[in-house]
Amino acid sequence: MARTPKPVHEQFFDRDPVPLARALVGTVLRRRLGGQWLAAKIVETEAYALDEPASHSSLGRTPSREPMFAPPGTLYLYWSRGGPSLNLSARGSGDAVLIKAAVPHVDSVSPPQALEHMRTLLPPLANGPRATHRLCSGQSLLCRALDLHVKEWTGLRFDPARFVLEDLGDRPELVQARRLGISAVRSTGLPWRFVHREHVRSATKNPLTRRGAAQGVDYWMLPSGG
DNA sequence: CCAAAGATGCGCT
DNA sequence: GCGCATCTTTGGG
Repeated sequence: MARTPKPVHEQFFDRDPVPLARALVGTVLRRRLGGQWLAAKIVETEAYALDEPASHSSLGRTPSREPMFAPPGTLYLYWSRGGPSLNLSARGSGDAVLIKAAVPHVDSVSPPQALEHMRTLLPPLANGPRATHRLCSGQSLLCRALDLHVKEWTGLRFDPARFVLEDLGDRPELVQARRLGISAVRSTGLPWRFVHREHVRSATKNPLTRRGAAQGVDYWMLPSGG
């Protein structure tokens, strides 16, 4: 008998963006679709704050960015470079966490069939089937694998009936690094990216194996539990 | 118009 | 497994 997902308490989201980004790594997103619970464990996040040029909120308060200013735990989805991205608003108005990568999660609630459903939601690759550990290894891949669309979801909150965040007790060691994909003029160089140590190969880019990457310079190890 | 918090295929190591 | 070119789609200037 499959149990029902147990969502985190609302208060989980009431943290500053960096602590929230750290706390989210290791938690599980579940999305009810077609009678099954699709599931993905978050393995990579990035924090963004209102007062730094890298954040969308710093570009101004427009209708599409309004969810970044909404109460903690509000979903902010945007479209960029041909794909959607999922963020959660944090404690400070204009602060948020970008969910950058995840790995499919299988258990009694989300059986292997749900994982295969996720695979079908992604466009086929030229060379053979998509590796399971790369099913959600990017912010747009994750949205597609969970069938999250910008227009339908942005501005909403988690919903116990169809989209939940669950804490299954994973308290991983984290790799901290600089955020990715930010243009030079808007970059602050802040190391506000957090990757699950055991799932670095499922991150957007592996922070440990980049050419010349050095501990204490390009990345930092954060012990389990913070 | 076009930069943007991206993804893929391909050539190389 | 990495770097780079190429393709992506759209909100907002």
